[in-house]
Amino acid sequence: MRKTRRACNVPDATIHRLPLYLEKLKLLQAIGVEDVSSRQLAESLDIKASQLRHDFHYFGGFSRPGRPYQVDILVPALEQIIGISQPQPTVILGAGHLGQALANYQNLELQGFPVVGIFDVNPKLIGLEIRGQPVRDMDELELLIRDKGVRIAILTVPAANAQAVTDRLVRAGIVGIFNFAPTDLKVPETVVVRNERLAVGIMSLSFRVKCIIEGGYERTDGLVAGE
Amino acid sequence: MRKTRRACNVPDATIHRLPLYLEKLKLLQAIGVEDVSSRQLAESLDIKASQLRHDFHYFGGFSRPGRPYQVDILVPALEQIIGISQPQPTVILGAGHLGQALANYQNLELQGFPVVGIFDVNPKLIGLEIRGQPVRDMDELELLIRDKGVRIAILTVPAANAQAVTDRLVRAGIVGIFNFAPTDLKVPETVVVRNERLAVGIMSLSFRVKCIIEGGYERTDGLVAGE
DNA sequence: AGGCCGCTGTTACGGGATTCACAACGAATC
DNA sequence: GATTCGTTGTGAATCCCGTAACAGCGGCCT
Repeated sequence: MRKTRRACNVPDATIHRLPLYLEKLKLLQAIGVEDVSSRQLAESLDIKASQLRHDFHYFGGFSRPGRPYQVDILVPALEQIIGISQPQPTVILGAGHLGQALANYQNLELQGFPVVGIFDVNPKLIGLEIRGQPVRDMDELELLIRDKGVRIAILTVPAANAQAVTDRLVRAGIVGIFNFAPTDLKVPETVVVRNERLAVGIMSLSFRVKCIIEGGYERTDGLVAGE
Repeated sequence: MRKTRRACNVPDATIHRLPLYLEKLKLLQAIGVEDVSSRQLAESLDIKASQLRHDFHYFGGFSRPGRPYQVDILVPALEQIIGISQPQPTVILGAGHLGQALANYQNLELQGFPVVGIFDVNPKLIGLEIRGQPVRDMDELELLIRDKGVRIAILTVPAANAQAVTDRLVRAGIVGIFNFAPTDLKVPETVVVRNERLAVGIMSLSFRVKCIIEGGYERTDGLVAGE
């Protein structure tokens, strides 16, 4: 029984789909749907049913064969896989515009990631209340991380400070860093970083836009008039 | 000479790296570096040199063989490929916390995406100044899009309104939508959507964190002590 | 001038992800 | 009860991306 070990070899592509599955399933759960077939679920997400089953297959049986998936089984199973059976407390580093926006983004808490601390170095920001929480001085960082058992940090500091803050987070025991700073972070192997770069996103969008405008729209069906 | 046509068949993975190349190259340019080899550039981005050359190969020669890449040639070439040789004006739909944060995020303008309009339906927000621009009433949407030639929109409205706003954007001639709402958008084939879902990002991070904590840390080198 | 070194462009290969195909199973219907 | 339909689990095949290898070119040093 080393399923946890095995689960870590799951490809990234599959991992990124798990939250989408969970989101849709919660929606179904909310409106009282009990059963859902792989085809139904997959079509609503614009993917192939076989891929969905393949994804689930990494983690073992969520259903007895011959019968559709049961929403009430799938939701907690996925939550357990993702690691949010219990809420995962998080801290935000950097109370600038983006940090404040994220602190206010109630969807995060709703999805199992309550923000338990917001930190900044700017004295003008310290003490400012955001959704009932004060922006804290960095002095309190280590203590709060330890007290609340925080393992995930959201980094919204300027790129110039990102590495220094990261080092401090790592020393404080943070295991996952959600990095919004436009810079690469160096961390030990025991820490995971996920970069979320807005500029990358909008630029790849721009490329596709240019393709559509310049080259006629892209066709996936191989058919186009006049050629 | 159908390079533009061909360029649209470039894999997504390559497209997502182009902004990273451009970013690093601009940094080099800023400090006066003239030449850069594929190895130098690749190493600083933690990828293989062969992959970088492979990526560039989709678009044709940026350099004469035998000599390293010239920063001053590469930067405008990439900008032209991405479609930001001239600034791409954008509009933001939804002036909530996230919309305001993005409007204040000067990096966007720096990277070639100036925000020329911020819109909301909330009368309390309309008129509010953000970085010198008022939040506008939706009435002005179509006119401004046409006047400024806007092709890219950033969507930060609540999920419930996202599709309605999208339909209106499409009718107004928007070609690319950067969607922060946690919902899928239906658009015609001539419009591109890029979903940026924070919840997905933090959940996949959470999964990796769980793996590290539960299963001992993942090893890519096949070596681990005491087993 | 000649040889050596470093660089890019390009092709070939290997591996991973997606898709397909089918076997095994349950339920409902006739 | 048999049969048909719909479902999942799973291994095979296909496709695509990442990597390696090498050919061709330019400059430099001797």
